[in-house]
Amino acid sequence: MAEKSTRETIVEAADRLFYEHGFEHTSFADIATVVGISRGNFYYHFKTKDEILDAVIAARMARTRMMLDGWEAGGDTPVARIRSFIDILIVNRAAIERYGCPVGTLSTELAKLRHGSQAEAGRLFGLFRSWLRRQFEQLGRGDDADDLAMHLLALSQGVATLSNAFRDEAFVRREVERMYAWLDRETRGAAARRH
Amino acid sequence: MAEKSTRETIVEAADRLFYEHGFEHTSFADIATVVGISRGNFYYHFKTKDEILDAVIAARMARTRMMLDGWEAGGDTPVARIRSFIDILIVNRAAIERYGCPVGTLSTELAKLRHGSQAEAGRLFGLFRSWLRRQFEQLGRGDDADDLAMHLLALSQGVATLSNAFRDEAFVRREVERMYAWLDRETRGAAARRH
DNA sequence: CCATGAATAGGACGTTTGTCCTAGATGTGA
DNA sequence: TCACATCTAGGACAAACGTCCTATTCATGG
Repeated sequence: MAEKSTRETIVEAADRLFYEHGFEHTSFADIATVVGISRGNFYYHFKTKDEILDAVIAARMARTRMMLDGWEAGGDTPVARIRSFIDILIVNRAAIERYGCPVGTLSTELAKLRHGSQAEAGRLFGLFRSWLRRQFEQLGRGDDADDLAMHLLALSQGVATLSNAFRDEAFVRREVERMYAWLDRETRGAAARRH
Repeated sequence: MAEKSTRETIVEAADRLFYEHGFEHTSFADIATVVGISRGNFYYHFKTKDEILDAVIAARMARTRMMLDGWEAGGDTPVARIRSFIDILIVNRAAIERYGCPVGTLSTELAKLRHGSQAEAGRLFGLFRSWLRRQFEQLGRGDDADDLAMHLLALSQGVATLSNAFRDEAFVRREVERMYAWLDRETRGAAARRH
């Protein structure tokens, strides 16, 4: 098993800390403490904090792509795949209650900071958006597939935000059930057509 | 016309800056520059930054209460009132595109900072939640009024977040129309029963 | 065993942060 | 006019921040 490089370790730690405490609230010292290296050593691997941010976003993009590709590679139907997306709210419920959605909170924070990498962070949303759109297209919803994708993305975002604010597990489960029902309604017939 | 007190001026400026740039990213110096007073003078009115935050939250609570009470005082039907809530997304579209939802982004930021006032910020959500619940109750939805209120709150939150990330006006308008339709569906019969 | 480049530790640097102090200005009532 | 409370300006303060430099250690190939 190959050792993890220091650079990878830094990115992993920064990824977690940026998620849990926010980008601005995370200092070089915080990351150094977690990684266990000296503060000055950072400069060798990353010249600025923004460089770390870009590396974190790139890592999240890669991880997300791998997850979505994996879902598509399995033998599931598009409806089942979309359900997998919805299930993120259940699988990551504990983390979302504490820290919100990793994608949404980063995008929002960078927007407020007027940070140059906000567009990059927005592409994480774009990844989910185009993946969802493709699933709906495969269900025969060519004309409004993007519309449906955005709607589902929005609802799951809102559920994450309120889950973080209210920490109400029952609410999340109700909303997930509601999304299931919505998905069934929107794709009724399409699934039958395919089988 | 009564002059605005320095304290009120500070709270107003902090309110705007906390919304536009976030709580942590806004410094005493920033507020002082906007207000036009010296940095040291703050200490007379507010001992700490957290005191300013609490004053800002209190001001937002009062303003929100006044807006919601006003909507209830008008002669509108509950359905029309709920539409007024949905219309916030249109009325404040430009600001939401830039800075997101004032309620959601503050709540999320304070959660990440593990800030003691997060519960206070959450009560802003609670204000909308209980107001919406009351409207649905008046429409005869006693059993699931809170459920409907939370669902609408979640969807509008998500639309605000994606509006901020994608800056897509057409998307916001589509989602508002979708909420109208959902509202009609959920309250069909109830409105007829009342007239 | 030595030479060379990669990797690391430790700390210096200038700024900015929130907080706090004090001297002076301003206004009001006696 | 004087006394007194209210308000303000300006700066001091330590701590934390991102950034950057340099001496040292480590690993690898000749």
